[in-house]
Order: sequence, then structure tokens, then C-alpha cells
Amino acid sequence: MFRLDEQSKIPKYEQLAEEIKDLIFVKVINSNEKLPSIRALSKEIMINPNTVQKSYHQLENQGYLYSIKGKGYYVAPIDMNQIEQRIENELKPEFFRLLQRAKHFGLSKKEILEWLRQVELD
Amino acid sequence: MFRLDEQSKIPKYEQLAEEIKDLIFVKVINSNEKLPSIRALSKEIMINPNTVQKSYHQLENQGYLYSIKGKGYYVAPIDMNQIEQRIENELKPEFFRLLQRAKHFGLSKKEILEWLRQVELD
Amino acid sequence: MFRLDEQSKIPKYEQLAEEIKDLIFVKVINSNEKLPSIRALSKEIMINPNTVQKSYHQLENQGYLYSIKGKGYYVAPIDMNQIEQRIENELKPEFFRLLQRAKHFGLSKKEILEWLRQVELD
Amino acid sequence: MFRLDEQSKIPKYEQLAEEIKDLIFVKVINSNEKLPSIRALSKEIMINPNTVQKSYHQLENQGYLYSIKGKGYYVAPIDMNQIEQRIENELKPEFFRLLQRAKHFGLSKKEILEWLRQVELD
DNA sequence: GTGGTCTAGACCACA
DNA sequence: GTGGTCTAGACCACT
Repeated sequence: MFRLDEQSKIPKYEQLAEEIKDLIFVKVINSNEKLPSIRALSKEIMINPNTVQKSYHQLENQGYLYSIKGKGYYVAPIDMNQIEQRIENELKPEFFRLLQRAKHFGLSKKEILEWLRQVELD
Repeated sequence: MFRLDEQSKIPKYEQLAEEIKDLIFVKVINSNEKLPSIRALSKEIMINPNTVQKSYHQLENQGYLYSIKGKGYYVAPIDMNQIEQRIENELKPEFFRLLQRAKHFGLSKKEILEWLRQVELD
Repeated sequence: MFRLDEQSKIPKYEQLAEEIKDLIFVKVINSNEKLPSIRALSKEIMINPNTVQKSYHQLENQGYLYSIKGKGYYVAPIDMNQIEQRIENELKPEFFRLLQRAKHFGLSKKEILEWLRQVELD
Repeated sequence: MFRLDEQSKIPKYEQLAEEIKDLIFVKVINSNEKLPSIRALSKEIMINPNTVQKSYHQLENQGYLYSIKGKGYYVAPIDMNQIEQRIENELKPEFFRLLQRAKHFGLSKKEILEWLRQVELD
């Protein structure tokens, strides 16, 4: 379900939180749905429970989750406007930065289009 | 010349090293050309000299730079084959990962193509 | 337990490492015995945890200690032959250098013997 | 004339200054006698002129030397009382510390006396 | 709580 | 002026 990059310099709790956030926006996990327990998830992705705890806790502080003592963590209802924002503020800039790098490496638009063709999207 | 993302969880020295590596591959800085001194660069991008040094030092260990004490850091002659490798190992996977995320967010190929159109590349 | 000379130009981490090494040779701390935690020791001798860590790390590289992540640093089994070597290579030369200086300052053997008398040794 | 320890963590300018100070106290170099020029000395002991300069400068600040522009550095008249002080404050404590270490290493007074016998002192 | 890493500022040795 | 080292504080991952 989740894949953390061991090598990355980005903290694991941050990687995990980002992935969860994506799943929420994308509605793979829906509002008021229960997340896996800290212990279960930590076992599944082979990291320390404390780290999972930190991800959940951070998402709770940011309003993406809420917790019920003794029961677990649940997805909070989300503001759908945020999706547009995230696309504009995160996805798009990252895309342009990547294309800029591709340009530096001497890639042509044609080659990028070829890559794009290889992906199923619609 | 360089722009570091203060917010990013990726260490500054790592961000900087990556940017320098790109400039070397792209031949904005050529072999045996001198890099800005540690202090000059640290002042310019407003970070601690130590952090710049760590970037330079890492690149030296990886063979991208060589240093002369009391004189400065210089670009080492590079193996151009590595460019192909970096495109395959870094750029392409990052591109696909990004498209995957875009898909999750419900973006269509058409929208991506629109973004692509906005970029000067060829 | 340890006393660092703040004034000395010798790095603190070096002073500390030397003192620890002595304690190990002298078996004040025995093989596989746990050292104080980095933070406990740093608090005790009022220096930055990083400095203690550097001492421990250096001793680990030299084979005097081994570490277990999340548990602590431990004394490695030592080769007792090294004691003789250290006496010959460190203690004795230092002693002779000191006597040489004493001579320059016009001290006589008698005065040195007087100093020696003041120390409990046997 | 001087011997610096390349390995030592003590700064070279400090090592040199200490040695010069000793020679002054011990009257190997007398009051108002001229010291070797910075360039000559730096060549002799194979270190950078700047480093010698720093030693001389420090000794001047501490009152052990005075300089005459265009001529060189000279030994200042010294207060002989300082010799006693240096013996008490430097030599003696260092001696006791060394004996303490010797004790830790299991050396007996007899062995120290044997060492002492090997040195010409009187 | 444990060890490990990143950023930072001051100082050293050298050209 | 150059690169290199030492000390320091905050944060990460894990027991």
C-alpha cells in the first residue's frame, strides 16, 4: 500500500504523511473511514511505530485526520477546493521544474512526448 | 545562480550538490573551471559556509570536483556517458512518478499536454 | 569523572577520548561495560553532545568501543599488549620531554625527587 | 633550533610561541637580542611565514618581545619572578598529572626513579 | 530514553 | 583571500 524510499533524505514520517494525504485527496480512503492501526501499518511497511504515530499526529494537526481515543485514526471530511490548490501549488511547479531539468539535459519535446505516450493516464 | 528551497526537508547541502551536478553535466560550468569560493557562494545564497563546503566535499568524493588547498574547487573532467544514465535513473523515474500522482489527482493526458505546451523546450 | 581543560588548545573531543582510553586500559571501565550515554556525559562535563559523540565515534573507529544503536556505547575487548606500547610511546617520551624542560628552567634532580616524594604511587 | 609536532592538535603558532617563550626564560636568547627574521625562521622550520608572524605577534602582545619596524623582533627584558610562577603553574601540575597517569598504568615509583636516572639533569 | 545527522559560527593553516 | 576543523544546538529514527 505504501512505499517509503529508504535512501531519501526526506524524513520517513514526512514521506508517509504525504502519501496518506494523496490517498485522501484521491479518495482511495474516504471521509470518516478508519486508517490502519499504528501497529498494523508499522508492521506492514516495516518501520518503527513511533514514526507512523508521528505521521498520523502531524496529519491530525493539519486537519486531515481526527482520532478517537482507544479506537483509532479516521479521515476528516475534506475541502475539495484544496485539490485544485495542491495541483497548482505542488504538482504543476514540480512538473515545470522537471521539464526545466530535462531541457538542461538536452532532451527535446519529442522525447518527452514519447515518455508521456508510455503512461496510461486517461 | 542557485536557488535552495528553505522549506524542503531535503538537506540544503544535498540540494546544492544536485544543482551543481546538473550545471556540470549541462556544461554551464566546464571541466577545470573554478567554482565560486566556499565563502563567496555561502554569502550569495545566504547559507553557512560549512554547508557549502559539505556540498563541495561530497561532490569531490563522488569525483565531480577536485580541490586545491588555498586556491579553490574545480570541476573534474567528466564521463559524458553518465548523462544518459542520469536521464534513465533520475529524470525518467521522477517523471513517471509525477505522472502517476497527476493521475491520482484526476488529471487527464490532455491537461498534461497543455502544461507541456506552455514550456519552451526545443 | 572526567575533567577537560577549557583553556587548552587541544580539542575537547581529543582530550576526552584520551581520558576514556586511559580508563579502559586501566580497567576502570571493563570490556563490554556500558559507557555513560552521550547526553548524560555531555551534561555532566558541560559540553555539547556532539563533542562527546565525536570522542566516542573516534574511539569506535580505533576499535576501543563498539556501539549499539538506541542502546549505547560499550567497551570493546582490548589487547593488553597495547599497554606496554602506550607506556613506551606516550608516557615515557612525555616524561623525558618534561624533564628536559625542567632542566631548562634550572631545576635540579633533587627538586624533582622532592616532587616525586609528594606523590603516592606504590 | 625548533621542532614542531606536525601531528599535534595544538596550533603551530602556539607550539612555536611556547618554545620561544621557554628559550627566553632559559636565557638561550637574552634580553634585547634579535630573533631570526620571520622569513628566515619560516624557511628553517618549514612553515608558512604567516604562522611565524602570528607567534611573534602574540608574544609581542604578551610582552615577551618588542618589534622595531624595518629591523625585526627583539626579546623584551623579563621579570625573573615569572620563572618561579611558570614552574609552579605549568611544570609542576604537568608533572603531577603525568605521574597520576603513570599510576593508572600500573607503574611503580621504582620504575619512575629508573627513568629519572636515565636523564642527565644536574 | 538511545545514537545519528544537519546547520551554524569561530578559528586555524596556507597562497 | 583560500580550504579545513572544532564546537554547538536542533531534529530524526529507533528501543
